[in-house]
Amino acid sequence: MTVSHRPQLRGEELRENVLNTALDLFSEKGYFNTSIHDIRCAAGVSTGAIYHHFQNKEALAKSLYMSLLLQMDQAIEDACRGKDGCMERCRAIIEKMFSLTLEQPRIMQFVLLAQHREYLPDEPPICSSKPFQAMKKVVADGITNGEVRELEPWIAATTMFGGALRMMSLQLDGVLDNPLTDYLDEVVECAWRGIKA
Amino acid sequence: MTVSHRPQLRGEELRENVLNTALDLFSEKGYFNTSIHDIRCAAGVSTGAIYHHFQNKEALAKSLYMSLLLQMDQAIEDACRGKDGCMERCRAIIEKMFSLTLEQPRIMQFVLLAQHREYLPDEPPICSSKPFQAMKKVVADGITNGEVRELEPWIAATTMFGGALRMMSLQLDGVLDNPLTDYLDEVVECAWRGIKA
DNA sequence: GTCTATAAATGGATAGAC
DNA sequence: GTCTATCCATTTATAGAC
Repeated sequence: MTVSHRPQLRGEELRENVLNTALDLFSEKGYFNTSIHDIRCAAGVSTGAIYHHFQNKEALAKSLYMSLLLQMDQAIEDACRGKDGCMERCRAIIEKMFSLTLEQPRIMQFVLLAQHREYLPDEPPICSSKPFQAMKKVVADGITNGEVRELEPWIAATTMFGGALRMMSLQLDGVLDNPLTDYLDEVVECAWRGIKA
Repeated sequence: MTVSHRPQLRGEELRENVLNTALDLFSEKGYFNTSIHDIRCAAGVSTGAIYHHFQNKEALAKSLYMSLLLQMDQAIEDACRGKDGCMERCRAIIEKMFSLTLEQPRIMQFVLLAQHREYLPDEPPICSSKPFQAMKKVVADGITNGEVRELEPWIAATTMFGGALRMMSLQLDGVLDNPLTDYLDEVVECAWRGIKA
């Protein structure tokens, strides 16, 4: 889909093409079921070109992971911009994540569900990554200003976002009857009831 | 830990030993980072013995996965036995899963967090496995008898258990200050507020 | 900067002795 | 039923031409 016919890209464009192709294959088959050879073929480039842009397979995956975490972090920041109050922000974050799950399922599959520590052993767990910390902070601020009950911060965050994250998994596993966004209002309402003051 | 010194087991005992060792290694390093050779060495048995009991590496993993799903399913059934009402049952399930996470982290790591479809391509997603269906049913029954609001069934289930499952991930990732069971009451209280009638 | 060809190693699986 | 030895395919990564 992203890669249709390949007009023999070079340089930075080739690099981006490799990353896009790797995301396709990693999210579809997993990191370990995807060989450099697979990426080579699907991207229409040579082995040498890949190894010119990335030190090795792990570095390629790390580069991809970092760039997607950054994208998610920015998406969250954008979603919160202009929103006032904890509930409004939480709702905006979940809405954004739901629509991303529908529009860019490969990204969410790769970022949320993959077990990165298996192939990026030096990376911290996903829960301490920037986007997840940002979500936690939104809820913690809600506690500070009295919108949210005085809960243990982790509990408050997992109550607010745990259900939504599982709904995203269900969507990616294809078990939901309707598109994820149809469930937005009810998901947010349920989660908010759990933590509101 | 499970495998300390090996009194040269045979037959069914050897088979169990291989499964236990595989669970250790799979949950610690992941399926793809664990070779048959690794299992061979750690279990103190020969390659031939492994291939006598299991058709191949995938069949070994599948056997392990099935047995652990069954264990979890029985644990949930046990937890619910004698409990009356949706809330009591949900609480018992979460309590059981929390204590299992502390006592048998390798099991929960392997069952909950691993991406089985990467190496068991024919298995259905975890959300349609028996233990997860059982959790969903407990909540659905709560809707039927009026304890729980009239919510979309998936939303009700993910609201009730989504936060708890994420807390389990946090425990397994080692980011919590206190043992998981310390958070039980508050986690259940928050989730229940989200769905109660 | 990109290519082809190939080196080097790993790992799943089998054969055949005991 | 278990063992050792080994085969063979796959895959990561490099060398060197263009």
